[in-house]
Amino acid sequence: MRLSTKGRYGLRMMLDLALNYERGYILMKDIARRQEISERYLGQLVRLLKTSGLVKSLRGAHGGYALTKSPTQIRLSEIIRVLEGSVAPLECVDDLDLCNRASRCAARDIWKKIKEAMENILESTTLQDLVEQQTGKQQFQETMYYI
Amino acid sequence: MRLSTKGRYGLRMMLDLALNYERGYILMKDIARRQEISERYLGQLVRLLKTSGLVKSLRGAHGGYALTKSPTQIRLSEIIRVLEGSVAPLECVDDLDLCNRASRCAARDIWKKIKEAMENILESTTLQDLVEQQTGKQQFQETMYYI
DNA sequence: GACAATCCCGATAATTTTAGTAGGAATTGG
DNA sequence: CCAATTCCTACTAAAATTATCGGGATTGTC
Repeated sequence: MRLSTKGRYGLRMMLDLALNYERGYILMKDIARRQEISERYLGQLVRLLKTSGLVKSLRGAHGGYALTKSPTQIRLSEIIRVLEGSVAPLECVDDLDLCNRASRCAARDIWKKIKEAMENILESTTLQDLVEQQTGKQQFQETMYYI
Repeated sequence: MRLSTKGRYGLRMMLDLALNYERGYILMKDIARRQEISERYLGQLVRLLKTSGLVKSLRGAHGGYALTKSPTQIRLSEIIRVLEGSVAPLECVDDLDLCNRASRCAARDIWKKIKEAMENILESTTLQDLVEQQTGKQQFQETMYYI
């Protein structure tokens, strides 16, 4: 049940863009450095997010990437859907026709329940929620530093 | 976020054993036929479950497999733990030391929350719950059959 | 004791997915 | 024009997954 690096890195990239939302367009180079991820690979992932309309970009000198809307308006479910597709643990949860036993399979029901629980969390959390959590942590750490 | 066939097939096998709990030792051949899964491969998986104490076996003629305890006493979390290991979407959720940014990473917190939600469902569901759900469905289908 | 049925074990092969890398084209500001 | 940057497609190496295979060990039955 592991998430791939697409979802893992992609969410971190989006959080990075959210933290720098006020600064306008952000260089991929800088995101990659802060997140310690290959710039080329992140570049590939960000294009998925751009195609789906969550991110916009400017080419050429002074180019970069930015969120298309405020972090308060971006739910994690949107991000993960783009990068990972459905969070269903099994394909048959999304598509009954894939398995002819699906309609009478109690095992499937459990995976469906789990999918719904995951979706519920991702749906009810926005990038802004993560931003606040992260900045809160940092302040706490800075405080602790002086004790 | 896909489950591997280990967890998928393994849970179905355990449900099959639960449905046939009263009949004593069950042939792998029969489980494989009912579940439409390679007998050899299922044989491999059942050994994991045996080693971990959820299943017992008899060799030789009239051999087979059976649950070591009642379906009411087997939580899905036990089964999945054996077959899939942790359900954590990322390793850093289980082991802070794997990533030096973990303590100040808001993204990680979300995956942790999701892990806990999944665990909660698997922990609070027993094989018996699935048995009842499945037999209920079958009765419903049989009823519908005559309409 | 021979035999058939069954579980047991380790090796390995085939397939798919993942996680990138590479090369270069297109765009833009200065 | 040039440097910086995004954009696009193809390729590849490694890892994980999903089995398959051959043969050994055990047991009940005749």
